[in-house]
Amino acid sequence: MQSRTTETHAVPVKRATLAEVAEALGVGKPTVSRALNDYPDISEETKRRVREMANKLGYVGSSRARQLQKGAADTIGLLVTAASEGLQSAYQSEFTGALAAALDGHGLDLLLHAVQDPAAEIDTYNRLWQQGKVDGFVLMRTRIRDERINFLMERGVPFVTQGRSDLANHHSWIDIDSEEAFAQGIEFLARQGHRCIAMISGDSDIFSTSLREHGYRAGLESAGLPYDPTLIVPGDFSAACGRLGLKQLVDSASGVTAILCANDATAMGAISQAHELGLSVPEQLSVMGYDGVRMAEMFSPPLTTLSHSAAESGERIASMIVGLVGGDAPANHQILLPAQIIERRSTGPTAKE
Amino acid sequence: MQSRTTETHAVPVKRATLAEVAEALGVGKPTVSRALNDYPDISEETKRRVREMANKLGYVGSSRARQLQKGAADTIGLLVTAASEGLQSAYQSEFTGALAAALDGHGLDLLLHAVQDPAAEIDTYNRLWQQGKVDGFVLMRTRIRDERINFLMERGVPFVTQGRSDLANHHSWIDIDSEEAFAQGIEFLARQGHRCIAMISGDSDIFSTSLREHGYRAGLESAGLPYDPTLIVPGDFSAACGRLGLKQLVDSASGVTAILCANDATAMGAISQAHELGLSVPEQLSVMGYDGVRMAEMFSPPLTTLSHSAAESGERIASMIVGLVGGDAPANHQILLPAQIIERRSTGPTAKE
DNA sequence: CTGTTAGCGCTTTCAC
DNA sequence: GTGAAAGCGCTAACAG
Repeated sequence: MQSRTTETHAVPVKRATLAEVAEALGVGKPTVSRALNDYPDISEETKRRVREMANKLGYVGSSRARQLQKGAADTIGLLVTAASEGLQSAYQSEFTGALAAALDGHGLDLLLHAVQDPAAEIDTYNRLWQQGKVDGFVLMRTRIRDERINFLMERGVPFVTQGRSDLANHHSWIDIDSEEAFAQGIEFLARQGHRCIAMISGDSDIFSTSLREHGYRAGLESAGLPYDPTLIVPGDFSAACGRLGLKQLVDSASGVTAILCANDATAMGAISQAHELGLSVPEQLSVMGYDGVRMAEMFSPPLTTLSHSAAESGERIASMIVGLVGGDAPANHQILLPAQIIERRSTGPTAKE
Repeated sequence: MQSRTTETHAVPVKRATLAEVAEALGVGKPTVSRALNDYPDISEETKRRVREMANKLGYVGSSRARQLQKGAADTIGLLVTAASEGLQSAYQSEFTGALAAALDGHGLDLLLHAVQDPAAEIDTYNRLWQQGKVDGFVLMRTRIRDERINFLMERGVPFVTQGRSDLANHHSWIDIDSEEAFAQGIEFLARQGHRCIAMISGDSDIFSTSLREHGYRAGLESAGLPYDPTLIVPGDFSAACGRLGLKQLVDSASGVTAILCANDATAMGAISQAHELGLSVPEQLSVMGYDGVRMAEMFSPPLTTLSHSAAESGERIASMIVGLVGGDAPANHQILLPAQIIERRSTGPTAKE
């Protein structure tokens, strides 16, 4: 710890105001306002002069005043949970970055809030909205009977979810067709000769979890493989549950030769545990992930995964929320995107024993 | 892609205003305002009644109006670069989450902005500040001759950096003593018998990079090992550079048996490449990281790393920025935190050949 | 202790 | 095409 004193404390520079620009030009405030906002009823000549002066004075309009008048904050809120662990998963953080970038393209800023106490979650949505700090929300990881969705829908707050929900017909969402993806993942594994394929699943309260499990089952069926519910081990999208899940699967001596995980983090955890138990991947065990986070490529071995683009999701969501805030009907913005399998080296035919 | 029409379009609920609460109570607006803000010159009885009514009407003050009047946004800005790749590293995203959580504890929100075009970076700081959307900034990854710092200091904008800078005496910062940490890392490796230890470094324009390199050198010295500058291979904190760096080191047949990487991502990349080249870690090669991201524990093998707490950094920075916005002198807020080595399984004595 | 009067900086009628 | 007046919802002065 260090501490010193200095006099280099710069003097805050006063911000130029609209009135000052108007004064300097000898015109009225409305003229400046409309010129800067490019209204059609201002002469080109005037616009030019105004812009010049604004520039010269380093004028940047106060969004506070503008917000108060216009009623818009030009900001979208994103709440993440389990704050103490940072932005939960790698995918979430990639998505967050992509979303921020995409929103910027629409002139919107992103307000990121870490929810500490789950009980205060709804309150926070309420506060942010009531305070007028945000014009709408993006929700991640939709849950089964997600109270956030009910709450926001009830008050007509614009929002789009990343992931469908029970009420999917009535709100805007974007989602990856994980059901289809998981089915394809299983078929892929089956084509490599695997006959006993397990799944380490996600939190049971997350909406997409059941979709992924359905996909798993559908894949098994279309590959002509039997479905054994005990081969679905519960998890929570963490690497830790991948470790646990794998151990459990191995201990139960179920004869599993391949595992499809709910996401990449879980897959990495599973692989790490496999190594620890002396199982080599993919020679003795194939492991496949989901999401296609960047780290997956660098893992040992590089992870085969069902990939989808965080950047595209971010872009799409940004456009959707812009539309919603602009008054579009929520149900007109619903998009299902495909995932695609990226084969790397964590999967392969099982070595003959 | 799907699209439907529905009539479940809820009617936006009008927000209650201060005036309405005052009216309902038959008192003046200032009374309500002061009661809600817990001013001492309002009777307890009145406060109680006001709070009750505010609650009943679901009143939440408009932060827009408040901001305009008070001149504060109760929001701190954080700009991240290379947006398209999401929040750059795992550490950055952990830190961001921790910061958001900590700020919340002080009643501040976090505005996250993804900088797309590096040339527009300063403009964005300027805009956010001038617009009054934020009361201050947190800067990550300070650079050598960091123009952001000059810019913000010149106009007296409150900010704290995560990482020191050339101007460290004159602004607020928090930093990890990475120099010391790297020195200890080297000594640790030396104690395990390594005589030829390389380093895969970070971007040369990042301020802490040279600190880490100094630490590397200092560690070598105190371990009585020769310093060979060619054993420092340049990188950029990515996993990709870890792969490249490792390959280069191996190709050069320099006899390296251990590598200290600028961060965990680079270490993971290096290990992944090592496996690809058929080198086993740690039997044939030890690799150590820096940061102690959560993923490090799940890697194969689990990563030995110089760890520090993103949560603590977040907490500290939040307190610091609160102080600064409150008028504290920047130089009174400078904190150097230690890192500590966490031994896992990516390091060990080199196997005899 | 509480109410009245102003005004933060902008945008929006509505005259000219 | 442009300017004057009003007001978004709040809080800081000042009276009372």
